Amino acid sequence: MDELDPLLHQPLRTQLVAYLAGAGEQTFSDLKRQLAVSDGNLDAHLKKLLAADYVAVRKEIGNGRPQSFYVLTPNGLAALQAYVQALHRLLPMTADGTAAPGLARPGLAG
Amino acid sequence: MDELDPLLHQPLRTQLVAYLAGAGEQTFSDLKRQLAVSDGNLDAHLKKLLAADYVAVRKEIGNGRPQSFYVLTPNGLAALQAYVQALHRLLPMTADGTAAPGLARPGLAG
DNA sequence: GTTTATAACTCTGAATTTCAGAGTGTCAAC
DNA sequence: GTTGACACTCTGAAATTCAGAGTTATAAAC
Repeated sequence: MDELDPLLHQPLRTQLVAYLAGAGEQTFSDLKRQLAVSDGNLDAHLKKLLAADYVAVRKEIGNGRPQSFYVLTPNGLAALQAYVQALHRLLPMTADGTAAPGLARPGLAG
Repeated sequence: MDELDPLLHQPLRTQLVAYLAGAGEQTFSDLKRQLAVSDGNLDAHLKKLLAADYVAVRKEIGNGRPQSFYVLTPNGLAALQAYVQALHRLLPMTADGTAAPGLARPGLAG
């Protein structure tokens, strides 16, 4: 059966990565506001994505207060695409969500 | 931002529910084989889905060894459809996974 | 120039979730 | 009636998730 990358298949991280993919480089505060999460929680998830090289940071100090800019890496983008494909194989999704009676039927013929 | 039902947005449970949606009523053993999980793990996840009324059981005893048949409830199906819709809003998915540069852009205009 | 307030992070530990294997009961073979 | 295989269910350890306390830095008030 299809595997779903556990690093991406988690509510907050899916949103995080989807947002980064769409909006490009974002600061910690931007992400915090957009996702409406606590500092600690955001930090923890960001750390996992950094450790997996799905996301990279660029830190700027000196110009104002210290700021970290987070971006999706090529590696992270590839993982996201693979994840979306896996989701598709699992859930033949139509845009309106009406996927009910014809969903993935792995073993009906064998 | 869009919310992803944490009950469904978990690797094993997503697969479980997707499989039930497609294949209909399944025994514990069928599920165990299809998903390749340990007994305890399958039991734990099934319990969560039962508690949420996403899945129902029908137990048969007497004819052979005891067997439990698991089905997706109407409630579970509705949750799955809502989940798929949320996924779509978050990740404008194409069938080949090429969703990269145009993904959900929440705040670019406001 | 020191104090107060605000923003941007990072760390710590508690609560929840996830998981594997031990345990219980049933049927079939011998 | 003992042995083996299957169908579950329970227990507790390991990992994950999360919130808030703590740290460093700038800006404003006095």
